[in-house]
Amino acid sequence: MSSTYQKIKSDVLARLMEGEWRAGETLPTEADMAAAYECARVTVNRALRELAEEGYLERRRKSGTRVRAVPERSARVEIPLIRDEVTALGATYGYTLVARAEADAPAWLADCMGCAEGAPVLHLLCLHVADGGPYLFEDRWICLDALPHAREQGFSEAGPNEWLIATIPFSNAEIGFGATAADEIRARHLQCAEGDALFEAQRSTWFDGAPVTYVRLTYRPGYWMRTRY
Amino acid sequence: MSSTYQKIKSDVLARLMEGEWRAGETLPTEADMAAAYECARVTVNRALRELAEEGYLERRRKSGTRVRAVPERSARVEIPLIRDEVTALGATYGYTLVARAEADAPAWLADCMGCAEGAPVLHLLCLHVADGGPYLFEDRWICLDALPHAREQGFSEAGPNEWLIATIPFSNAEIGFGATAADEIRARHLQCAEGDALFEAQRSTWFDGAPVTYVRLTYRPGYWMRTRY
DNA sequence: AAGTGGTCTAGACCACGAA
DNA sequence: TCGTGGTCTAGACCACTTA
Repeated sequence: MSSTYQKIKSDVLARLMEGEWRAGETLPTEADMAAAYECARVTVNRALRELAEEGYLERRRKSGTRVRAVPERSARVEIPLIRDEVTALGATYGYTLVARAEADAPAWLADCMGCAEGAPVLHLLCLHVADGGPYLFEDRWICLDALPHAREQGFSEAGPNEWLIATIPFSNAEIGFGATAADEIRARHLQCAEGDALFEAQRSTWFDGAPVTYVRLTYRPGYWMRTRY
Repeated sequence: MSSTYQKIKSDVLARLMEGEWRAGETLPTEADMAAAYECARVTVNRALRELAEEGYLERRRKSGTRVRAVPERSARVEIPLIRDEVTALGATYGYTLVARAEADAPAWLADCMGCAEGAPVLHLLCLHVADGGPYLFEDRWICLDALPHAREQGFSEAGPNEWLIATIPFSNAEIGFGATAADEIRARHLQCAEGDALFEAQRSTWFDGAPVTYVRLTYRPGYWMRTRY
């Protein structure tokens, strides 16, 4: 059986969809709804609070609970491990290290990560493979000031992603999605023509305010990131 | 002042980051933590429940609360009205209707929306403008069986998006993000070369299980969808 | 000043699931 | 079987916001 607060949630949502309360209108107070549903006010509170978090309602002390003029729309995009993403497709996962080099952070990297220009970084190029075909090309930069132990990692058997998650499981990140034209190296590894349109994700990661890693993930031609809301 | 459950949340999160509890380890029971924090068990429950929803913890009856092996990573992507997105950039929003025609649903549309092939649809091409420059090209299909009143809308002054949100504020959608090469018409309206890599979003929307609308949004060259997590 | 949501408490019973 | 989280209650006080 469903719990009381969930019943209230779906009932209120149904009444919203039927148009019982229009955009901008005020719903009954928690106390009134608690009386109507014959339950405690906290139970109504939880139902309405969650509906507000989900973007349907707006709540304010004193003025009450209103229907959002424009329901706040947001989609949740899962950020799985590449290995999990590939195996979830029913494909066999493979990994190849293409290049590994220590370097000084170039200006553009310092700029988008907030680290010092010239700071020591580890630069990796990796190819993730699904059922023998290219899946994702990873261009990874790791701040060696933040993660000196990365020097001791070969990253020849598993991607840096998995090591990073094990090493710093809690971090903040900024992520961007866009389109990019394949350059020579990505065209070669992703087996497409130079200039082809490819889906790309860029992620900068910080731990405790300090820059840790920057990655540019370029997906194989035809890749679509999908979700529901 | 911060509330008790929020203090507990940030304290537990800090202890997780310090490594007090490693991945897979079990945290104290709610009752124990309530005693330690000198508060009611419900208060601890709310803190831990929210941390679980945010992907840090896993909770199971009887076996307790554990630290997720791999913190569940997901990013929330806002889906604003185009008008709001543009004005949020500090730019002036503009809109042009490029084409408007009634048609029978082609097979590919029927396929990705789940409507009948040949069902009556309204097909719109629109250009959204920011500060006089192209921002987004909208290729919109509206199911006239679901929304017959769309016939009476000219969509010459405002985009179909705004009318749709006012008409069916509650709906389910499936959304995909990817890269596409500019074809002739999009190259012309987005002022780029044919074949240029463009960021594209496709969204299918249902109301009460029935297909309502399908849209393909192609953004101007260089557009990036950004978020944090 | 007063109304509304935000949070907390102490206690209770239940549902799930591991042993 | 029985320990753990999931939920509910009745009552309380507080914080914010509008009037």
